[in-house]
Amino acid sequence: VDDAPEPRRLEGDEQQVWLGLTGVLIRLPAVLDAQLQRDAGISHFEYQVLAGLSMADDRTLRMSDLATFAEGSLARLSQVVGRLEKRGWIRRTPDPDDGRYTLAILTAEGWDKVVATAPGHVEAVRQHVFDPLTKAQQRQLGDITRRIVGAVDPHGPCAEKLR
Amino acid sequence: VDDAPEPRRLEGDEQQVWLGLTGVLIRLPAVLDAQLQRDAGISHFEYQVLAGLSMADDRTLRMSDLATFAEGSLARLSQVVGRLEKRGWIRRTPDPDDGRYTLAILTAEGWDKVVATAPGHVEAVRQHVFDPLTKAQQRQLGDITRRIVGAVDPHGPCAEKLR
DNA sequence: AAAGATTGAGCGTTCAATCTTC
DNA sequence: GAAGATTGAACGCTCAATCTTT
Repeated sequence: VDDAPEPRRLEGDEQQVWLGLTGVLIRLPAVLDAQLQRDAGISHFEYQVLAGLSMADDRTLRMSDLATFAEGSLARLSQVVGRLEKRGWIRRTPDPDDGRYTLAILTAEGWDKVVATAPGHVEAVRQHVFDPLTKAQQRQLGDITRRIVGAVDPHGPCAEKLR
Repeated sequence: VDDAPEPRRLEGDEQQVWLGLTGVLIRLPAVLDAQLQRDAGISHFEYQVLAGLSMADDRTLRMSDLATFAEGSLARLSQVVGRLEKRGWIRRTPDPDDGRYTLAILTAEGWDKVVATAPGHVEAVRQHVFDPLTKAQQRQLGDITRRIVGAVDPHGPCAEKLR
């Protein structure tokens, strides 16, 4: 009807790659969240919070460090930890060394929850990510994600974690 | 699905790959959403809805087909299209051939919005996804994402209806 | 009865404002 | 004043129930 120019689009082969990537971006988090929700009654973000504490010294982290690890905002973490605290898996206490910080500490029940939940989650990750790929593709995926993360967030803490 | 007799652990190099992938899963959608919100005042999902209509015959799609294309639930689409309709970019009308369907139609203003928004979005995708990769890696990424999507969703786009 | 679509309630995330401690 | 953390309101998504058309 009107003579407006066509919107600029990706090239044909790029379009295919982009379609596949958006598929992963949407479906993979959905399926992992579904597995955790069904088998453990927690979200993927909640799992990352519990798992992060389970790997820390004394099973303890400052809220801000935990937020960085779980890749979420401090406000979000504060609300989520509030819920996990009600469920008895985490407790909070001010840092004795510096009262501005809040320490999040994994309880014994929280530790048990992680131990019970981790195998199923690891299995889901393997099933949906690693099993369908060849060894070479797994290596390629590591390279590719490292580059993309580098381009998205050149100075962020994740680039450091990936070396 | 049955219980795995022995839970497998992620190997060291797999852990690195998984860390990189989770980084992409969280950061890439965030940066693309931020670009669209800042430059065009719409979310990535809203963009996909408008872009999907802009590529369709007569700039028209049934709601259910549009939901499949944009990889979202019908309920979500219905709410989003309601908002886009208020903004004047889409109008809805019952399908004359079958009254159960609702046709979503891109208005002239909606077309203009896509034309104005697409270049910046395509540029962001290039910058964060394609530019940091070699040609070979772009091809590899296409293969890899195709396999992962296949493992996540073996039965096509109707798997969303599962639970 | 079945399929497409919409609606409202419930819930989690985001954002800005606030509070505390240094 | 600055940084860490929390809170409440606004907004969007999810889920189940409902409505319409076939």
